[in-house]
Amino acid sequence: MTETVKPDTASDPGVLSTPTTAGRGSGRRLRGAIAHYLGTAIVSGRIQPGARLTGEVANSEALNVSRGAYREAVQVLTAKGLVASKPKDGTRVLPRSNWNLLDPMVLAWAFAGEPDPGFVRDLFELRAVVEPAVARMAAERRDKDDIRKMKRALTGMRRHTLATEAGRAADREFHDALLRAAHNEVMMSLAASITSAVNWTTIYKQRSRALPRDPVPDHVRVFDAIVEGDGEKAVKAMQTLVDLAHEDTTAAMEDDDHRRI
Amino acid sequence: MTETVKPDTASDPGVLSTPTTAGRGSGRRLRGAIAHYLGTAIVSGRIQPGARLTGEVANSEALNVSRGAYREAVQVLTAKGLVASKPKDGTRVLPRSNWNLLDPMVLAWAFAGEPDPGFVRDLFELRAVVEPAVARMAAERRDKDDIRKMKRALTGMRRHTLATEAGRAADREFHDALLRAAHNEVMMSLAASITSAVNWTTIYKQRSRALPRDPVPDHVRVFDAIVEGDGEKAVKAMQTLVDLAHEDTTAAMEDDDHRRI
DNA sequence: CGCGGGTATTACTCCGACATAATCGCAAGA
DNA sequence: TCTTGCGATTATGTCGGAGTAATACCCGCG
Repeated sequence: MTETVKPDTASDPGVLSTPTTAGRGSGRRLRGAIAHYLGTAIVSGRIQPGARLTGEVANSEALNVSRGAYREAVQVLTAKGLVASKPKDGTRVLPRSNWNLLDPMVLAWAFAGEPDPGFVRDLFELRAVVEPAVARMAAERRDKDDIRKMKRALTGMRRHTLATEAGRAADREFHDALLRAAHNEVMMSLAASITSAVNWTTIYKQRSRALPRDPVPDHVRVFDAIVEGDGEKAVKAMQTLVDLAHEDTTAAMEDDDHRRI
Repeated sequence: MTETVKPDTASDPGVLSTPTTAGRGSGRRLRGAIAHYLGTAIVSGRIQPGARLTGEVANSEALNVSRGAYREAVQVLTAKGLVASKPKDGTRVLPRSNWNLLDPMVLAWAFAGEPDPGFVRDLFELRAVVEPAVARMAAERRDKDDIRKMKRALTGMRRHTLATEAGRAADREFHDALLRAAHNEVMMSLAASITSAVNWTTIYKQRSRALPRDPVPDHVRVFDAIVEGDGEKAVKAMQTLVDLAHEDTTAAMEDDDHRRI
């Protein structure tokens, strides 16, 4: 009799079920979990550039998923420049220079494990270049609405601290409003990625210990400069803000290393 | 006789066959052609944010492709933040703020039709911020090998002009070598996107008329400053280079508008 | 008027087969 | 011996259909 039986997914959920980071909790679909699994494996260096992924059939069987779902996950990685597929040659990990490091999801994968210190340094160098420039543009182009949004985010940051999720949300809101105030779509897209990364580092800082410094005054200085329309002042204020954030993150990472040893 | 007959793809190749831009000429697979078709339709504004794509079954039938290939194409768009899919709600185009504007493929789609002047302006503002900073880093960190590569690219630019493909390749080589000299992975990833965009604008410039200005001297000034290790000088030289490129592109676009009218 | 459950619609996952394209080895020829 | 081309191999690519799961929408109930 043609009994339609589901393949025994119960036998081995495999690597796709770790509930915290991977797995498909909260709307994330199966292909998303597969992409996350492969993505972290590649970004973390567990699968090195040039290496070949095992064939679609074998790999999809190993993960207990259909070939179609597996292929869709690989398409996602391909779209982000992590891998490339050719008939007969298989699916190979591309050199790092091809990776879309600013893709929010790639950043998430990079911060899923222990982030590479060099990578964090590079990221902050980019922030140090871009964010002050954005602050200047915001100071020159902001309108009433921009200022209102930033103000509301600031009060939110004051009420809750960065230790709470609400506080971090307010922090993101502030940066987001600042970006919109610059009125440059490309900058916004770039900064959205940076914001994503900043969010990860913020979590990282909190993980090791309570943040010793109150970040609100620094944000206020940037805000004031933008309200005044003083571009130079905004640049300076933002530079110090990024520098301080960098110091805090570095300190947190060293502290984290310490307690690990 | 079980004669294996191909489904009549000959009847209607549909929109996937325009040979110049879309279509799968040169290794591009079917799903690539679909992604290109949908991507340009979205980026060009023919399908507006919030709009719903017709269902998978209907759309894949309309394009004469299987659902699997169509779905894989949609995954690519999803990975670049252009669309999002939910059961019952369908696949909807996301607001522009979610788009990954710096993704090389998205940039290609944006320049496939007539590029939006505002978008080009935003792009050059980003270049004006990032590239001088990269030039400074390159001046401070370059090694012998970096200089050698840049020198070779420069001679290539001198030999062929920007009118030839070889010349444009040399131009890309120069910028690429400069980026590597900065020794910052994230900057490289970002700049790879920018380079891609620059390439499109360069083609655009060439399309309308011969470039009136010889770009080599500007590049040489940047090169000299980097060789000397003079960061400030490199910043200044790169700023003027970007500014001139912006002027040329704007002029070309206006010229192009003129002859269209 | 608000609210909870049923329903219809849509994407999601699975399966199995066949098509296509690169690569490698072998053989024929210079 | 070296080169060239052809065919076998093996990977990804494409296809069609069937069944599952999730959710927006509507309708009836309180």
